[in-house]
Amino acid sequence: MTPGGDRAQAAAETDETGSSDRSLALPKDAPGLTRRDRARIATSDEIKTVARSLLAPQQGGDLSLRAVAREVGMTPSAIYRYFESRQDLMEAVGRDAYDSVASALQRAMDDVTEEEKGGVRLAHAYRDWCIEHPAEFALIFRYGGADGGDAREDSPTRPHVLNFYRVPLELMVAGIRDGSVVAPMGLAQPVDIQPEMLAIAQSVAAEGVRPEVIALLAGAWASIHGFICLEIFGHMGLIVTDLRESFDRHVRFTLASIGVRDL
Amino acid sequence: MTPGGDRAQAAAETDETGSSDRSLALPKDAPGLTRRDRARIATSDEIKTVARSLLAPQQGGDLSLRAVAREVGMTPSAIYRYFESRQDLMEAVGRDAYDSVASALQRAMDDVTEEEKGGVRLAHAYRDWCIEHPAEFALIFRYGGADGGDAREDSPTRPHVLNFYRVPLELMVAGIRDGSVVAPMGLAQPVDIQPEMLAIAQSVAAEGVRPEVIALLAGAWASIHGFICLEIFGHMGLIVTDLRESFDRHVRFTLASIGVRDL
DNA sequence: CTAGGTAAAAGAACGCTGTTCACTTTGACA
DNA sequence: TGTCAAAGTGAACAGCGTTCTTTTACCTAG
Repeated sequence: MTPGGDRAQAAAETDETGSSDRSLALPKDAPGLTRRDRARIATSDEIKTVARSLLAPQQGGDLSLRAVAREVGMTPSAIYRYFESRQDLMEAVGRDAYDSVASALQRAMDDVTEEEKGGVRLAHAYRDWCIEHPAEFALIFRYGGADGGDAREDSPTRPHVLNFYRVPLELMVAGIRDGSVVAPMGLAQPVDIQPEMLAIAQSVAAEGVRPEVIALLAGAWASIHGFICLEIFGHMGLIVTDLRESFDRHVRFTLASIGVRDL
Repeated sequence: MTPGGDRAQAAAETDETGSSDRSLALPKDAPGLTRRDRARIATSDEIKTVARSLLAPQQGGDLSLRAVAREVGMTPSAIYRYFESRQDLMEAVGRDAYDSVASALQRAMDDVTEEEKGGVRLAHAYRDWCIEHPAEFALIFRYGGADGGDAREDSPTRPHVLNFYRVPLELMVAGIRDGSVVAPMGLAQPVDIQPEMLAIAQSVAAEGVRPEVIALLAGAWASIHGFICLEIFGHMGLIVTDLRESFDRHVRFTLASIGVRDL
């Protein structure tokens, strides 16, 4: 039997606090699980938590399995009871990171005021997360199948990625509904959208979302994401002085160009 | 005396062909250099060439110094006569990569036809390079000071990065000159640009470039770069089906929004 | 309450890595 | 031709991911 059976735990636990408490707290509220199962999940979580705290932010989110084992207080080989390999562990941490950023975005959306409009706030929440979690950012948005951001067809990470993109899509749909988004459809010719993504759009808006809107939104997201990438790589800092201010303008400019009104 | 004195060789050798010929060709046309100096440069170049060919594209552009030594036919310790450390070697390869992409962009600009406009062509040339050089892309655009894309204040990589951004800036200046770019200045408030970048703008256009234009261009570049990043990470493929077509539209949309006319 | 079975963990080992250091070879120049 | 620095070797060290064998701990059944 292969290890790593902890993959089924779906998206979006609160996260963000976990690193303070590592007391191996067994979850008391687990109905169908034996004592041993709960211990296993607790250990697995602890390994992931330690691993996340040990991600080398300046090494592209790299991770030493032996260092994790030392910190947890196990021998390196014991880790293999919980994860098939170092890469498997990194992917697990990557999935948690996707859930972490997704819930950060969701939290930002849960309390939007009237003054600060949704799109701008979402973009800033995204940037804040990226800056505050440089190692996880590197892990998730690094090129290569060996990393934590793997979104290939059969990858267990894939649903976490898709779930992450659900948040901006929901916002866009809401904006179209209440009329605060008027997409400039003159420019958008028909586009082919992946069925998997269309399904998510369907689940977000029962009436569905027009493919051109999804493409437009993807472009805007790319624009915002690109700024953050260049900022974190240090390139944007070569050009402008006030990064936060420049980002804010970039976001407003981008959103306005896809038809988001009133900032 | 520290090794690695090969840093002074500035930007933009042709590249792109080098990997085929590794015959340790001593450059005959080197006036002030002794035979030994030329041999050293040739060896250093060979090491870099081999290193580039051995960059692990699926490991975030990682590199094994011992593997390089094996391939070159030296002992690992001999490499240290030429590069202070593995990281130093990676940074040297990173500088070459910046020069490689810069010259690829420059080449694309050297033969622009009337049908295919400059900005669109530049963007596609950039995307093509990124897709064709995944390992170098990962090396250069990866987060973290330990990598090849280091652009910090004192880094020797910095001028190569700045030189790279000179190409799109020159195109923008030319576009403004001949009237094919009419930046929507209503949206662009005054922005603070880094003096280093302003100096480059000055060298490109004697009359200088208005800060808002640089900021606008930076935003457009971020938008284009962001699409490529998301494509290479595999995220964009989760959304749209035809990546090249979608990129083309994204580029045209972005360029139009910053005031580039006629596509 | 003891015995058996199974999961968890330990510990040693293998081949790899980057790096250092003492040593030998090589090649240019006086 | 002898000298001296540069180039290159080879051994060593600590750390790495991974595998295998062995021991420990616990749950369950008789």
